[in-house]
Amino acid sequence: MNAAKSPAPPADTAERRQAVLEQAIHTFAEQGYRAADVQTIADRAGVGKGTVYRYFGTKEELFWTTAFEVFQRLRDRILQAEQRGNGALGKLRAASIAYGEFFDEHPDYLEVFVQDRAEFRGTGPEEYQRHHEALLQQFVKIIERGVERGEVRPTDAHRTMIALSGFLYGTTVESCYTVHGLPMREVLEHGVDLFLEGLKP
Amino acid sequence: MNAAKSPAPPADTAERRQAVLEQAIHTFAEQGYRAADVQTIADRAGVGKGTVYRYFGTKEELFWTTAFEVFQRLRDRILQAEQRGNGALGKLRAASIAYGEFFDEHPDYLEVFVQDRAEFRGTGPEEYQRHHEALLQQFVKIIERGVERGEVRPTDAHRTMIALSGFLYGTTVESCYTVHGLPMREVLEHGVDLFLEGLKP
Amino acid sequence: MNAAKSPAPPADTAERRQAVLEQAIHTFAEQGYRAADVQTIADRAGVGKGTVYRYFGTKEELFWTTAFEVFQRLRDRILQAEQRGNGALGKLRAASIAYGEFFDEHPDYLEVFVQDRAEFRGTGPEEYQRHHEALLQQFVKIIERGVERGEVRPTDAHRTMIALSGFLYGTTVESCYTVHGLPMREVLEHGVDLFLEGLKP
Amino acid sequence: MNAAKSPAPPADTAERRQAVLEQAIHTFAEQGYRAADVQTIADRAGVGKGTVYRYFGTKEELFWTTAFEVFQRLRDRILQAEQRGNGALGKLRAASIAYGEFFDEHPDYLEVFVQDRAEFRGTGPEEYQRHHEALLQQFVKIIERGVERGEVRPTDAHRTMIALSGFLYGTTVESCYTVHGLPMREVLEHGVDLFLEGLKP
DNA sequence: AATGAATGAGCATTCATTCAT
DNA sequence: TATGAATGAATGCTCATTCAT
Repeated sequence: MNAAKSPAPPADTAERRQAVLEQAIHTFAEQGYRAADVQTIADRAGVGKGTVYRYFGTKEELFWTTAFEVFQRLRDRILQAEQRGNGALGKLRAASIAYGEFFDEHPDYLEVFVQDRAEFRGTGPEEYQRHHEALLQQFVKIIERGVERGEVRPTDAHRTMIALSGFLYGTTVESCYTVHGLPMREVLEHGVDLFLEGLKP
Repeated sequence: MNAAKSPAPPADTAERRQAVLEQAIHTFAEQGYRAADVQTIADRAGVGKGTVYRYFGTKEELFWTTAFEVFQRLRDRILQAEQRGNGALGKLRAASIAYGEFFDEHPDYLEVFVQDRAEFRGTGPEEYQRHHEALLQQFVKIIERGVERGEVRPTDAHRTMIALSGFLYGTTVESCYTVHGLPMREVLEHGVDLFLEGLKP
Repeated sequence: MNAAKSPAPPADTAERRQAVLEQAIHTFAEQGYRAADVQTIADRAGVGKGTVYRYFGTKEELFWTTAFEVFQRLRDRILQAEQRGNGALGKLRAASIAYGEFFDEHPDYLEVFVQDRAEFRGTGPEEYQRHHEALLQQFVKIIERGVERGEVRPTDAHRTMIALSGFLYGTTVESCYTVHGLPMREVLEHGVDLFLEGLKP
Repeated sequence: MNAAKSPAPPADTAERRQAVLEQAIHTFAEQGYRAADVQTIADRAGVGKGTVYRYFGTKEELFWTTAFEVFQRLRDRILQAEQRGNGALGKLRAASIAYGEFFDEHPDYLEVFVQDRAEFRGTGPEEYQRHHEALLQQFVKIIERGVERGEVRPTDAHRTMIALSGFLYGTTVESCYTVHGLPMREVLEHGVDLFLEGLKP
């Protein structure tokens, strides 16, 4: 019976590919895009270096695939949370908390985003950029609908979303500088409530 | 009178040092920390490569010095703005706008911060970290005083400051992803007003 | 029924083998022995890379087979011409002209010879060398017979043949350096006449 | 007196450069352009690999410099011989014999020419090509003057020179295929006499 | 003190060859 | 028998750092 012949050799192509991707996330996060050695990724994934190149073409393409993979995981998590939230504000709040939880669980993923920004500044395959923009728009619409329904104070939804997105990203990314031992979830929860309530008394 | 501040040879030691630092900012911003070649920095500054090493020890130390220099310039700008602001909210608002203006004027400086985060994750000389923390604390106190005076809704000042700081940083850093042709100043102005007023109607 | 000799899959074994050989000639000529990628040859021939190795063992053996194939085509052409020539001098002249025409028609073949010399310096399977030597000897005998019959001035036939062969090869190979737009046929015709008549007045 | 401080460490820049060049000739000749490892050349020359790249930029430029160096040595040798020859025919004969002697003494040099042809087909820096052409022209003029003076049978001097040049090159290059233990000098001497006298009785 | 030549560890990428299917 | 995925040794080139002048 040829059942599952794992786990030692990563068996079939899809599994190998996935193993490389997973180790690429980890290695790029740990060492940075430039410093990461493709050989290290190959070794950790248990494949030959040639296989990495066969699957992904170049180190750069490997990185972009990696970054996109991580983006999709984040997007899935956020959208699930958004659907469970009630009303525009409830959805924004839920998504923000999910954002925090996601990076609490996967600190490596955050570093991949950081590397992407540092190395490629928003360059990168157009497809990746389109998905990024699309996600933002989805939330812009939630805010717009919230304004229509009177759940949200009249505001420029796009700029507001940029501010919220910037807050989530920046707070998470900067967390390494401040030694509050708090999970991102709590920090973002506090922050998003500020966004909702305002600082004014 | 030290004669004409010749453009050709950077004359005295302090000037040479400054020239290197200025070109280091530009080069690290342009190419990233890893990709930047110390030779390029030396050439642009009009000094020998050995001189760069004599002054700064290693590429890493050069980078930290660079990053700290940029930090100080930002801090100066922010603190000046803060002093001109009235009340806790006025000060936060003024500082935020100054933050935006600063990076509108010096896009290179932003990239230095991004590289610092990507490459060193808040590692780096303790002194640098202390200054960073100190600046944050200065604003934490402004908020605390604002709360005491009733200008600010009761809140955890530290977490609030983390949120505001994250918002400023993240929005600025992410601006390369969204093709709004807006100056950071405007984007941050809108965002900080949100922080003050809140999204709720 | 071997149906239509489809262009798509090279049908039977002999055809496949021939297709590989033909593309090997072209590819080695185009890119050089070292730079040529066996994958390219396989792709161009429409077969799998494994098939190339199954048929030819190693890249080196493939090259030798290729080089020998080309040698045989040249030999056939030369010998046909020789048979049509009259007398020793007529035969040498006809063979020389055929040599030029051959490479005018097949510039790729010349490059295969060049690669062979550059990479293997007359190393290579003994069989190949024997055939090469045999062809030379055939013409040596023609000269010797010419001498006997008084058609040719008394001379060391072997050295003479080396000189003629060298002239043909060298002139053809060097043609890439001189931008005379002349076909090899003409250049060699002029040269061989020189050989026959001499430069002296 | 700091006299010659050689021979162990190649001392000054010019000497190092020369050492690299000499080993490049040897290594390219021995292993071929593609197969030669720059590290090997560096090791043999007793310098670091970086030094080779500092001096010559790329492997390709190193090769061209090497090839041009060898060309110049050959040219010097040929021109010296030519000057000692009497009359057009005497000059051609002397130059041809010098050509043979040159490669008898420096078999490596021949391989460099072979590699140049195989790898670059007359491509390469224009300067190199111009020098090559100029040398040919010098001999074309000798033939033309010979014709004017009646020392040489009326002939197309350019084509004739192409034939002679091809003969010299081809015979030398092909010598590896024929196991005559003869020095090139003798082979070429015989051949050039043929050129002068002709095969016809 | 200032310089820049020299160095060699490091790394992305290629490709001949193998072998399981 | 034909295939092409997997492999890893090989190699051109870079660049941080040192040190003799």
